[in-house]
Amino acid sequence: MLHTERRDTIIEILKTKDTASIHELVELTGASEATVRRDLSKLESDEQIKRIHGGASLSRRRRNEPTIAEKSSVNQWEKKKIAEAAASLLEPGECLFLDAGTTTLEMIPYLADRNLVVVTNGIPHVPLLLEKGIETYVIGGKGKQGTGALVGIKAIEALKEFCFDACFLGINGVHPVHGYTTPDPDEAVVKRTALDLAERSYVLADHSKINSITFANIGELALAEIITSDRLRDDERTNLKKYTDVKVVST
Amino acid sequence: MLHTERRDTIIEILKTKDTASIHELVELTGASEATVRRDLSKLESDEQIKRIHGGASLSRRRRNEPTIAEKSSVNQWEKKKIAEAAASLLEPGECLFLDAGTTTLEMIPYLADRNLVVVTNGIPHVPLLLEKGIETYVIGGKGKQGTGALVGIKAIEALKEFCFDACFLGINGVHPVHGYTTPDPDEAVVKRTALDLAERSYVLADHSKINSITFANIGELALAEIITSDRLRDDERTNLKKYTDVKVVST
DNA sequence: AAGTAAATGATTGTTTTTGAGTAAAATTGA
DNA sequence: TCAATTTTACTCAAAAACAATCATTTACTT
Repeated sequence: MLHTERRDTIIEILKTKDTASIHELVELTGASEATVRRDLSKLESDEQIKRIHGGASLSRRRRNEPTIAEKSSVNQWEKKKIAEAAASLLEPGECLFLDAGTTTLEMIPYLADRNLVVVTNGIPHVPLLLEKGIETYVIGGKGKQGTGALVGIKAIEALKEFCFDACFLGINGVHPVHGYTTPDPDEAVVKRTALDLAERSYVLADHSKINSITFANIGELALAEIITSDRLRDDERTNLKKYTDVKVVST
Repeated sequence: MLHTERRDTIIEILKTKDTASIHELVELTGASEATVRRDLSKLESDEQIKRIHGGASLSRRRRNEPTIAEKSSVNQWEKKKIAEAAASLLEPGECLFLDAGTTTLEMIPYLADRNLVVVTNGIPHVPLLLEKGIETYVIGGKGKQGTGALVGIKAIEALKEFCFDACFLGINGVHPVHGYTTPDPDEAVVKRTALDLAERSYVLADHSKINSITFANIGELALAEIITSDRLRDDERTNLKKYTDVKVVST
């Protein structure tokens, strides 16, 4: 047995049992005690497992990973509900702008078979849109590492050649005084341009974005309707409604 | 057994098993241990697999993207060599157009850290380019299902705002009389436009494309230099050379 | 057809991995 | 606390795997 295979086996065993004794691992891998020990040392220094006297267990980091995944899937759930609500605001045959970002990505499943035309600046969005059979246009521009968004002067120019019935933006900061903000100035300009080109504008923001401020300003709250969830505190909700329309989605 | 065949076989084996020992590979390929070792070294330096003591496993990158790996598995080795040769034709700091398609996709690893500027109409290319830290521009246009290429009048217009030192096209048909052809008329126009905008133009075509004809015409052979492999028969090679420059890559 | 280049398989010495043995350290139970 | 037991870390020799070299075969060129 290859040593990598053996180490994978050990990880698999630990995944099912959480802990295992040296003796068990010797039996299950068919290797000698010394070899298993060496493997455990290696795996521990790689932070894959934690050695304990007489055996090994999954490392805290590794064991916490599913917990983190669950936690983000809670956030994911909120985003999904917001995305679903946003998509429901569209009439058949409309033309919309879909901003780059993970929240707008979640809208895609709800856009299929509705005769919509989608324009986007998010590279990761395109394969999903095409897969769903949605008519998709991509604005041009410079690709930005990390988010895969298209930005820059070319993007702005290309964007200006469209008109939209609706525009859906992902936003990092929503604040009564500082308005909508996002960390990247290049992306901010694109978002603002899209806002101006659309008949109706919507900002998708889970509760963690409300009342936070990031670097680059896009514009005041009144420019768009905010779609958020009922995980937002009541007083914050009431406060926001002084400035613009707010749609609250129940999770 | 041809050595390229044998290497493809090794890849296939690893695709099903994920890891394999030297002895297994010796049995399954019928080659000697020394030869298998040499193959593994080669495949590792090409970043196709990862060698481990006693055998080999699929490289991490490849395991994460099975769809692309499978898609490009037809004549994959040949395409890779053609792509490598194509990339070697670039000087530092040049600006190039990278056409959509699987062959041009293979060029990306060879473009990193060379201060190049890449303009592309291939959506699948963008994440890879950004990942390698390459300055990347995307032309706009309508997304096409299947290939993920950007086409249409918007694409043409956006394209015309650039000038290229070099342009690399994937092509489906290369024929002395009918010239370069591709199945989709929309893509054909984009390719032709790119050809006209570039100082130097290259067509990447594995041997299966030579002397075949598909639906939409792009232009005559003289418009670009052809990069193909030594799997092309000698007489076909000689014939092609009557019409344009041909670079033959050894596999 | 002769010569050249490439690929292969066998052989060599070197490195890595492994398993066993042993002394030190940790754990357990009285 | 102390002794008995278990677990661990370390060393060493054997085995497996490796890289490098060389002779042979195969394929290509002129």
